[in-house]
Amino acid sequence: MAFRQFAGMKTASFKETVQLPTKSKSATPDESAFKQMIRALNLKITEPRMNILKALHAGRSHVTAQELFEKVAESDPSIGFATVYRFLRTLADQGFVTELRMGGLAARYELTPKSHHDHLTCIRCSKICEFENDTIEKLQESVAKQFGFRLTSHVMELYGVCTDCQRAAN
Amino acid sequence: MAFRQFAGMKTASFKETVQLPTKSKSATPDESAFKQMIRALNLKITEPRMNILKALHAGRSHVTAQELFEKVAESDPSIGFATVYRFLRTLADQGFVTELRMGGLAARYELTPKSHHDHLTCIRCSKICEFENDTIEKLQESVAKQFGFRLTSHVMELYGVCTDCQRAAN
DNA sequence: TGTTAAATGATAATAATTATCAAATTCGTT
DNA sequence: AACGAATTTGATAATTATTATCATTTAACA
Repeated sequence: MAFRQFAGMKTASFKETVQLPTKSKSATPDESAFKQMIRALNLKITEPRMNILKALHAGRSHVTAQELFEKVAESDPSIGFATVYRFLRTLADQGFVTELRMGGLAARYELTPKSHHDHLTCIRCSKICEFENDTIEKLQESVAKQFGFRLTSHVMELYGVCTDCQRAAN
Repeated sequence: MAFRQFAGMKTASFKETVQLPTKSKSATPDESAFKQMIRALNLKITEPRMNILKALHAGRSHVTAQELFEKVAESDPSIGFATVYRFLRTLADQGFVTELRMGGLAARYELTPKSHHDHLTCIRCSKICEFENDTIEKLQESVAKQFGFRLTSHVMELYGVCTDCQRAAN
């Protein structure tokens, strides 16, 4: 087993033992939304869970569990990666988070976007491009109609080799 | 590409060498096609590789590497699973075999079908319709090109409610 | 047939993820 | 505010899939 969970653990100088009476962390607009999300899952609102959601929201999209763990660990070195995996799984199962699987590599996660988009993934370096294509969407509708279906959702993932990796292969 | 040749060869004549009546394995029409496939990969024609292709062709589709290994082992107990994994990877990389990844489970493999199709699934009754839409395929290529990608594969699954289930809902 | 590079298979290693479980935490109730 | 049951956490072990290593075997061709 490869334990990379300490990779991002630089000597974090701020493990705040003394906390100002007034919570230093001002409630961002998101904070209550995150709480709602956790409540909707019938789970208790805990600091690790809030931190995970904040990191998911603030950080770059399409993170791996490991990357997310490291991000959270920056501000809360006591976080355990099992907690990250566990919570991501729950979030993904209920659709709050979308899980992207690419080849045999680590899964990547994003807060399920309200506006739909699809993905184009490099099978070499895992780079992910998001795109929207209305024509394809309309054609999907059209296909569904041909079969008498009322379309409710779809999954479209394109895989290929990006420019850089094509160049690297030569 | 090379695979198209293979796919269209089911009726092609095959070259016979020496046929030993004692040998249980009679050269099937596929046998020479498999050899061509291996040659197309610039690999040596070996018994393990032939056995793997035969098992892939004969057995049920969408097998895992482990299942395929077990299948081959029935007739050749000396097969090593590393060989199965290795050859499957090569075949998949070159598109002779299609690799399906579902969730975090073991990958499943099938000889790449000659005619590509996608799926339209009813979320109520799980009815699955297969369809082909060249325009969508072309648009996918176009999207990939816009991002500088060379497209290698895609997953497109549409979900909806079929006619029957729509009617049943009223 | 002999030579040589490639292929094989046993096994170890790697990597992602999940299971276990004692200690800590949440939150409704006092 | 403190209590206590139930949940959650985090350290770590375990599991699972897949890949790397390497001595031995084998295919292909001169």
